[in-house]
Amino acid sequence: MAKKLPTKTGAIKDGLTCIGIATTEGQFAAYYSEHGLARLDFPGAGEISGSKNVPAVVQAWHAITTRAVKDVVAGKVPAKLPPLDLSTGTVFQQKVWKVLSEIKGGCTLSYGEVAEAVGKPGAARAVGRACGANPIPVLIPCHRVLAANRILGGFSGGLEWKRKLLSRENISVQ
DNA sequence: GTCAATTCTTTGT
DNA sequence: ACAAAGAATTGAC
Repeated sequence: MAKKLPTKTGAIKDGLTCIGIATTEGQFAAYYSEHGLARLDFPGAGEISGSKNVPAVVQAWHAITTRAVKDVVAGKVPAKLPPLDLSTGTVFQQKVWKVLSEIKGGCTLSYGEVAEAVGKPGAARAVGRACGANPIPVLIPCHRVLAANRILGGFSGGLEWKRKLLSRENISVQ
């Protein structure tokens, strides 16, 4: 439903710089704000508008982002990540995202584990919602979060991606 | 296999 | 502002 932009505090402002990232799997879309990488979309999610005036800072971030995305697509763990602008989410979501970003390569967590990590055991469902609201998939390894019995849950960019990325890391799921 | 419980976000009145 | 329904789950019968 194409409504309108929310009236939340610190919502995404106009003026995001969007740049495409070419990978072996397609072209990702990176959106940068004044604070850092604000959003990352899967190929096919949207078309890249012309990015003419790109600040030097954003170019530097984009270089890091490109390398990180390529690493993840190749099944590696990115050594460095650009600054992430997570001001679009609530405190709880930011907490969840931080936990996700701490997941080590080849390791998987369950929604319940993440819930406990943020101090709210039993909030597995809420964690799932927070993951779905994750604006930066791949870089924030939300694909490494599975359900309780290592069952594949859902994924914003499509389950195909989640399964593919997990398979790249030698992680088997039902 | 099916049902109930728990927490956070979003939308409508 | 308040209230109700939904969601990428979990655990028990």
